[in-house]
Amino acid sequence: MKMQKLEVVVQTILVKIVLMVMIQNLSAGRKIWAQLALTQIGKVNREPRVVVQTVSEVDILDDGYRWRKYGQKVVKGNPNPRSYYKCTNVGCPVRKHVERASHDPKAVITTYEGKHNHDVPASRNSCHDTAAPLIGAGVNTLNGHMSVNLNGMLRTCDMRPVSHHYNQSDERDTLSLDLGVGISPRHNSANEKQQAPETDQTQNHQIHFTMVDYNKSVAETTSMPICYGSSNHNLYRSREDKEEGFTFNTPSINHATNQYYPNAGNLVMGP
DNA sequence: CGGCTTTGACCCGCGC
DNA sequence: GCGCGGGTCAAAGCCG
Repeated sequence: MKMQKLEVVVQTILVKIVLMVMIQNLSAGRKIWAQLALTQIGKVNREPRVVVQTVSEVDILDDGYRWRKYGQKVVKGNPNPRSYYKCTNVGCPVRKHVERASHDPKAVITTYEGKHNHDVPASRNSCHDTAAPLIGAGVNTLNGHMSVNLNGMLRTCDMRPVSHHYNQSDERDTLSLDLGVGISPRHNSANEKQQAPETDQTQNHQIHFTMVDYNKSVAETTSMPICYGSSNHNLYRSREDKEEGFTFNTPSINHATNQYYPNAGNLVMGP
């Protein structure tokens, strides 16, 4: 148990380091792949889109907001269906679609469109709620700057044009990117039924951030070690370091039954 | 019974 | 104008 705790602490520290590096890179004008693809270029009235690619065993990645699926479609060039979701908050225009990359079944591509006009639902952002997103996630447009908000660590930097598409648009357009890892209460409660194995189990899991330096045409991939366990019948490790805010525990694979917990490896970034 | 997913139909933009 | 493909709608069904 002590070894596991130590491992958890070490991994948490590693996560912090990785996130700090990410912020540094953002400050340097680099672009997260969380590809800030402004696909609305040429279509003046379309909302900006943010494309986030994550590596996850599951399709449904939670960003703290509630989504309702309204469609699913197989798109050309990808055998994996694309799912369409709307934010369930009344009047909120945000939509997203989620698909698995054809070239990599573990790569989940989430495209956000629009901007939330409300906060994360209260039940999801409470520190006492184990289902709360551990780091707020969001992408917003804000005064020509990119800001990265990681549980209180806020850093704002100038947003350089990051692509040819972006160059064509108004460069004063701004993006802010909140990176986050979320855990869905719905899935959590569902998971409790297919409870985790009885034995304590701590495993490593990787979240990949691929960062693209458009100046150098170089892509960098950051692997983010996370751990999760099921000790004490609790799928989430208690947030001993909640003041510091970085835990990436999520329920995940039940190797005993080869069953995936639906929210395993959650990494979500959203508007 | 309410909320959600599924899924076929429909709409619309775009390229030829 | 037509066909294709992506996106959305809405009825039906499922589930807690």
